[in-house]
Amino acid sequence: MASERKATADPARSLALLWRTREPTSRSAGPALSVDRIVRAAIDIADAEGLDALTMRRVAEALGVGTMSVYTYVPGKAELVAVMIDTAYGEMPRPAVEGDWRTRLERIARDNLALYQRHPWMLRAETTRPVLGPHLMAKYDYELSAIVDIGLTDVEIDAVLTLVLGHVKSAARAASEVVDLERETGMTDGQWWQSHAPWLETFMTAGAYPTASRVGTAAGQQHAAAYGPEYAFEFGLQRVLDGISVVVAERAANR
Amino acid sequence: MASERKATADPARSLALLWRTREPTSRSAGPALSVDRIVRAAIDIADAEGLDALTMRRVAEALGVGTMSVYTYVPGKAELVAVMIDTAYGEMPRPAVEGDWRTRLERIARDNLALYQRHPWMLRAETTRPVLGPHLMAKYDYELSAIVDIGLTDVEIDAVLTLVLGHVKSAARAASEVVDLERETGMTDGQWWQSHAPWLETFMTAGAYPTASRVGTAAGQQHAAAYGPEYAFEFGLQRVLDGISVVVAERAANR
DNA sequence: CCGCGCGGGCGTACGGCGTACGGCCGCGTT
DNA sequence: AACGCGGCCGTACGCCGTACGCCCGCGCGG
Repeated sequence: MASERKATADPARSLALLWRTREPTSRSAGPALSVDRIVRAAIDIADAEGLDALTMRRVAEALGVGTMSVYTYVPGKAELVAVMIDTAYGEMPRPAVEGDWRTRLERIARDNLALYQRHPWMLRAETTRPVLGPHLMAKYDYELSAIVDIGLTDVEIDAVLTLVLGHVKSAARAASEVVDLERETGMTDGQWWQSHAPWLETFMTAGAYPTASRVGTAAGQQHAAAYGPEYAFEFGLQRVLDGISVVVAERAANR
Repeated sequence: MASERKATADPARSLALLWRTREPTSRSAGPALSVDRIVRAAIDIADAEGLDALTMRRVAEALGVGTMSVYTYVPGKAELVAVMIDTAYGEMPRPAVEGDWRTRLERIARDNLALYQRHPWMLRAETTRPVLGPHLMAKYDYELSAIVDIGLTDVEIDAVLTLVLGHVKSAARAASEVVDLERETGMTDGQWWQSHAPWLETFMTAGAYPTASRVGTAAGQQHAAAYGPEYAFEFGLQRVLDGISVVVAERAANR
């Protein structure tokens, strides 16, 4: 299937799945399975053990059914992952917007970070095109409407949101890598560096990378303090918001 | 192997591979294979057909050897990918830095974007921890030294670079998705939307997502103009640089 | 009241992946 | 002349996604 591709086939089928177009079964006792039960089981597995542990056999096993039964409800793994993603977006909070635009945008960034922390597999699954499900649409609509009134063009508004969400994803990915490397190797971040450092020093002739060594050491100590990724998130977010402020102010002045 | 994990095993072995610690073979006629030949073949395959097409069998075939022969030089696929990544970093230009810091940082961003465009598979391979090879070290050192003197702390310098490179990667990923979806489906971006739009309209009751529809349409037209991703890259980059300027100026004022 | 169609459920099997393991073969050394 | 070792690789195993076709039991038309 080529590592979580999605919707390569019939768009109608994929979209219908996302938007849950289904005539309610007229059968007396409803079927044992459903798209929702499958998606829920799949998300639980991915949350607990990562995307690599998510196999069709595993999902079926968790539901106590045969492997191929899953395919009655879902055309393939790629489509299942797409529904998982849209479902995850659906659980995000969408409180009434308040505060100035910067406060709102910052809030959106933090909510997205929290989502990725709850579902780290999303960071590896969201390759290719957006999912176009109802929950993603709702999220996009919600987030856009928090910043539509800041005086930029529609195209710029979209670019602003893309920029902020891109930063969140980058930072979330960095943070997540630390976590799942710990799970996979059983070593903490510090232990990992300690096991590699002596070998690295063997190869690097002294003074070969002066700036990298100095800055890397400083950043590494920060990192070891167990909040390295959070620092990168915060620092970057403030820089991004500052940068957006500059255009917003410019536009306000020129009006 | 769990989708391109790397260096789960012996750090010594992995690092030795990256840094090419090898006694030159005393044999008369050197061996047919070498790490470099393998890596070159692998990069060619990944460049041409994507990461999914990169299999050990395929690499061996391209070199005209048996599959398992590759394992004489490389402990596994994860390590091969790690060496591919470090090798790719090695081919980046590192001209003498010139201009002010903003010019330099912008140049770095563009060079990184070009790298990702030449080797889109890197965008999907660089999960987990950095590779710690000589070329990545050289790159990190080079890029840091372009901005060490802007008046920020070492930790902040690192965060600045991380922020900029993160943005580049986000934008590159977005651009790359368009390209390889076209390859996989045989449809252009416009065709893809046209095939999905009627179905989407069926599901979305009119006016359900007003802001998303309006802004999405505007952004989509931009997108259709075939330089959507580039716009996002440029817009975001300028915002990020503006944001960095703010701290730099603050620091300069307080000194 | 009967039988039949149909849809949910699933056993089996196929092709492809990464790679463990053990053997073969020819060279450089002793 | 014998040996050992490094390069090479055929075979096989366990995993994956999923195509295909069968079975079974329910609800409905006659």
